[in-house]
Amino acid sequence: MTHQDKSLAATEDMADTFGALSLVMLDDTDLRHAWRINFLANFFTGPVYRHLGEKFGITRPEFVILYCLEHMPGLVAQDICRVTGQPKNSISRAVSDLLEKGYVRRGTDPEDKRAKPLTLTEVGWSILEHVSPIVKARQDAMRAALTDEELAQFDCLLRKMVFAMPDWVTPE
Amino acid sequence: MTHQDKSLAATEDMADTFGALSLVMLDDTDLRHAWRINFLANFFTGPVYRHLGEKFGITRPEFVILYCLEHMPGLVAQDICRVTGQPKNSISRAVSDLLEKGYVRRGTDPEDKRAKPLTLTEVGWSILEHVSPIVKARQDAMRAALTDEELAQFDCLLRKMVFAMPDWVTPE
DNA sequence: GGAGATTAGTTCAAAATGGAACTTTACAAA
DNA sequence: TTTGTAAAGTTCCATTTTGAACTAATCTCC
Repeated sequence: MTHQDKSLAATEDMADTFGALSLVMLDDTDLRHAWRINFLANFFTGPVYRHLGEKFGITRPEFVILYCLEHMPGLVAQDICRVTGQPKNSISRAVSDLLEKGYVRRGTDPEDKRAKPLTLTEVGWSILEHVSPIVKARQDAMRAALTDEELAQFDCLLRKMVFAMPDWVTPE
Repeated sequence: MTHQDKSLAATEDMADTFGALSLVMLDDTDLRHAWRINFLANFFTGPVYRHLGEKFGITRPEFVILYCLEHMPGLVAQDICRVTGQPKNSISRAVSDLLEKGYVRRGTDPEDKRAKPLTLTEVGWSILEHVSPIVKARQDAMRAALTDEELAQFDCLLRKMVFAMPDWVTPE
């Protein structure tokens, strides 16, 4: 199949899956870059979090918290608010749910009695071992169309864009 | 300022704005690509839609519908569901709100009496002329860190990724 | 022509989300 | 030392979102 044939097939697949409108929104609008990023984000997260909910009873905020704690034990709820942009009570409620489910434990901070450092429990680690591979597999599927070299380029450009966000994002 | 100094400054800005956790989640995890895409999407859309809500009384679904109709008049609600992944009643309600606000009008399809083609009214065009530049400006800010050449590369890679989505996204 | 499955859109009610107000704690300035 | 402001987290309640059930219309198969 020639390169042109592949391109045509991809376009037809897009129209079949998402409708003819998708071709316009993703290719022919001034907002096509923002649209593509949101399009990817929406169709990546929607189904995977729905699946996690059905299979493990884990909500999106809960997974996000568990995954953050895997990589930085001792976080407080506010740290997670800052990195997700979610309101305090959403994170507070999800933390309460995770405590109740036994996936996290809450400590105290001798230097700041307001802060409540969180860590994963054994059960928390265990559920993550089951859940993370599903999200990783989906990320792998998302990246599959790019060669290793293209992915390295994409990584570099995306990182550059993200690390410039303090220039245009004002935290609440 | 050397390249290394700039990189360090960007890292410090990220930690200041989003917390130290952001550096880990965006650079040192297996899910960093998915995380970055969602991070960009969340911090792009959250504030801009909040701003549109406050200034114009337009919700996110409403803007999405208006913007789609600008580019493809005559769409039906189901077309918008497919390209956004949103449930039917969310789009149905937003369409009702837009009808009530006078931003869209609803037609009939002689070939399918169930379908209700939508078009923008004069007022709809007008509100978009005010709203779109705000979203565009935010997209420009988001892209500002990339040179024209880098943006062309990013465009190409992002498009390749998005147009392969039918390989791993199953519509509902 | 009729029956059954599917689609387009609407409505309802339950679930989820988020703004605001609250308590407790910390910190800075006078 | 006191006061005022701000931060960390919790709770409440209004609003938003979404799954499910519904109606009307279409399409396919027998």
